[in-house]
Amino acid sequence: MSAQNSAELAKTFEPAGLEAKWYAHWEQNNLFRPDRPDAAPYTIVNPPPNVTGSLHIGHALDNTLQDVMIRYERLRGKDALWVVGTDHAGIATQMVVERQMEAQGDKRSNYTREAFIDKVWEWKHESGGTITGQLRRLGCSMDWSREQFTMDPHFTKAVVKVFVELHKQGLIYRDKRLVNWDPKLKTAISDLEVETRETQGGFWHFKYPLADGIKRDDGLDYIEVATTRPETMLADMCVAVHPEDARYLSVIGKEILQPLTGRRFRVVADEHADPELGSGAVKITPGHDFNDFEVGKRAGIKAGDMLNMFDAEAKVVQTSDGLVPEEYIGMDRFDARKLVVEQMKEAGFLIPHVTKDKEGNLVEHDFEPRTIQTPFGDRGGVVIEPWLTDQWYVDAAELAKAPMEAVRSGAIEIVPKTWEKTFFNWMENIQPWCVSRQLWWGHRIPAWYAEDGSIIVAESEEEAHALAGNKPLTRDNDVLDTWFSSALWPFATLGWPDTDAPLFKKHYPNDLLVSGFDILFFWDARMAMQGLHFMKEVPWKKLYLHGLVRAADGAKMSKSKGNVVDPLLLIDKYGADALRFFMCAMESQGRDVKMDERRVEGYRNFATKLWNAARFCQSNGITGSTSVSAPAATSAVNKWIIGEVVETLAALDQAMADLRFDAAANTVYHFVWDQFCDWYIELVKGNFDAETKAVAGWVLDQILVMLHPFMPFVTEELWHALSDPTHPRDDELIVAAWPAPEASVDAEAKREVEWLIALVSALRTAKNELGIAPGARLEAYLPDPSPATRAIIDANPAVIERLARLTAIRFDAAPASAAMQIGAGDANLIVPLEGVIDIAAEKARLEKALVVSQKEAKSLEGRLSNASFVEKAKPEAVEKARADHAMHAAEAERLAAALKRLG
RNA sequence: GGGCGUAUAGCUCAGUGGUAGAGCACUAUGUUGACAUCGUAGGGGUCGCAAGUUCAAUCCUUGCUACGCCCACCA
Repeated sequence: MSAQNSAELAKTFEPAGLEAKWYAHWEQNNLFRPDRPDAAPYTIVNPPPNVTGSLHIGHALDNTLQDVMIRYERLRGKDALWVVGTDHAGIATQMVVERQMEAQGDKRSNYTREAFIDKVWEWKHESGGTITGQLRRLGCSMDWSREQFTMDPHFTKAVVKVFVELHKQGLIYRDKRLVNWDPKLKTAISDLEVETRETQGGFWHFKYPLADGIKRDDGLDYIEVATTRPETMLADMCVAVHPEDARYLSVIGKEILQPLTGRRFRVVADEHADPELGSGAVKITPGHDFNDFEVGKRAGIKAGDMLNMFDAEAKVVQTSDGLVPEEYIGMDRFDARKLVVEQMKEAGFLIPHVTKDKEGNLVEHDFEPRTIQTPFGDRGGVVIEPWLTDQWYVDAAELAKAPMEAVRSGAIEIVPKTWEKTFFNWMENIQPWCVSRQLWWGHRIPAWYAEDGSIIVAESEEEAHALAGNKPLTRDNDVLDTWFSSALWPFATLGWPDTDAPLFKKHYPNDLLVSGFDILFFWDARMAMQGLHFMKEVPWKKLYLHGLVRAADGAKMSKSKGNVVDPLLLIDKYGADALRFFMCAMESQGRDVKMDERRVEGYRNFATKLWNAARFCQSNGITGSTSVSAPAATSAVNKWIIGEVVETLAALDQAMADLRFDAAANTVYHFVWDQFCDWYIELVKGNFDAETKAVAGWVLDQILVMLHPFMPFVTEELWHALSDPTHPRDDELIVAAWPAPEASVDAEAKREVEWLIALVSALRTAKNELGIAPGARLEAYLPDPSPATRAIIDANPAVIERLARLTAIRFDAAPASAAMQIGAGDANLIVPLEGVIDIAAEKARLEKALVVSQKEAKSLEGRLSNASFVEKAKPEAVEKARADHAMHAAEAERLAAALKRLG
């Protein structure tokens, strides 16, 4: 793995070719995880993308941040491990394969379970994992040699073990209760997979007649009930009224004779019924509504006795009491709703909703229009049906205790901290987690049923048989929620349950987890639960949550809106480095990233700028340094730039420690462009002595290392291009050493260079404002300079001549003639311009500056003359005000004197 | 109903208890031993509104307005 070449750099930076070249080189030479057995570990596990997935812009953000951290820590010498792999994504993958079958006129039911699963594996091997290639294009330096899949045999082993252990501990149990049922996918889903959306619906009012001629106190022979779901009437089991509602006291316990079904059921008292709402009476369908389920249980109805009127596809089936009219059987739930309303209306039990039209006439409607919060399945996209089934549940409330404590104690640090409240709020109110799914693709639940109904949970079929005493057993048909397995990612990928696995011993707990806040509950919280429960240690020390990448207009990107931005197209256009830098620069904590292609373009330009600076250095015989510590420097410019590296490095390290990706990126950006390119190179141009070459080469190297985590490709290319053929680099940049300048800021050199910069800038501004050609060579006078200023001038003739474009600075009195006045530090240079400038223009310029200085001075004077400011303000603040005042006052005086000279 | 976030230059965003910065866009310009994917100079903001705390508030507190997100059983 020798350095590739040090050929002359091309005129323009072309990302595409070198990205492919360097990625392959890194991967082939195992540079993503070099052998560092004695180094301290640094570990991040990548959120496993769905095996069916492709790289979207959110992945680009998430993975860039992780790669920046991994590359940074690798450069700092750590044994940096970035675990990568894909998720089997139960529902998503099964859907993909089924859709593919449909396209070929085939379907899942044509296969046995085993044959279908084989088909899915076949699909996975052929088409799965597109995204892993795309992550490579982004430059992600994961440990591909240990690529994982959540259905790898060792991973499955971990999943089974966790299930069995939790069951033994009573933390997983089977229960019959209402579950969120997706009638399209025909599976249960968890609360988190339900998305509540607003839909336009209706609110229907019906009369429920009292049976046997019973009448209420007010003489009415019916109770009014209202519902948004009339079809559930077919499985109603009672009507609830508030126990203290005077209107209904006399009918509590009496029977209703329900129309349509002829079912008889009681009026029950339950505090769930709110007397303020509608009629105060509510129909109860315990088998198809979460609230009603609870009311039903309180009314003494057992879960097993609750009437069910739907099959798995939410088509109407006969209830156990046989009272659903024949015409409903097999009907879709929404058609059933229409028919119920129609029949109730015909029978005179519909209470119309009355409104007034424009003329004030009363108009009758079947229902009152309403906006309804409707639950949808996030995968299937259809309305969820609460359905009474047997499912496996995890006691999430118990498992949530340790993670909450870990966050409270700081064992897990959530960054940014604002998410803690959300985390606690969810964890404190957590519900049992339904983990069984009625799918084929996934981890099959390790539970077996005997004919007598007993349940055996075991790690294998043999063990189950042994436990059952050789009774005939049938295995549970269901698989586990995908998130159940991905919750084990931080340790199952490292070899657990083999607790002696070296990787596991060294890399658990992980150091950092980076994830979008959208999966905080789905994944992060569950990793914390399983990690703490089984390892007794946090899965990661820090949890960094970032936002969403939004479209340019701030809208959420979605396929249906057609506003998705493909990160791969951005990479094609601007290069991976530019996209990565954009993601970092825009990633300030606690805010979404808005897509701004112009900005990506700007960072591509930045890469070009660096490229050209390196090319210029190269053409002047500058080569890479072989030393991490700064070379010895005698000239002020060289001392200054070394000091700037020291300061930049400190700011960068701080930003990285704080996980401030934006600050980190901007720090390097401004150093490269504003300091190194704009000033250092300009200052040393034409004077490439041995010291300057050494310093420039060293600074350029530090730039490449500091920038490498953000822009790995262009920096690696330049690193090699600048390699000295006689002293080749020891290593690729990806495994180079993080800067350790062992130098400090030289205050005197800094003052000197800043004076020169101020002089050059002031001259440029003045020339520009007076319309003098920028290239004009002028002579300046500086009578009685301070010794320090004079020393600077004497030491930098080349800069004065070339950058300031002054033929000379004379220290005697200026001739009495038209001149412009240039301020730099404490010095006021007089540049005679007989016949060149318009004196009025120069006067106007000086007057403008004078007004500014006077205004500043006056404002500060006002503050300083305020007794309470001088008494109460911090001494530093007073001191600074005094210094600023002196400076502005002197400036004003200087300008006034200059004006006076002009007459 | 509860929780959170955001409101700063035309746009996208940083930032600080001592009256503001970047990138892009805009205007003028093109002398420079790399770079027009560039250089140089410049214009542009009562830091959402109101009150309070303070010697001092864009920054702290409270209220309000607007937008966004998450959670929640109103039949």
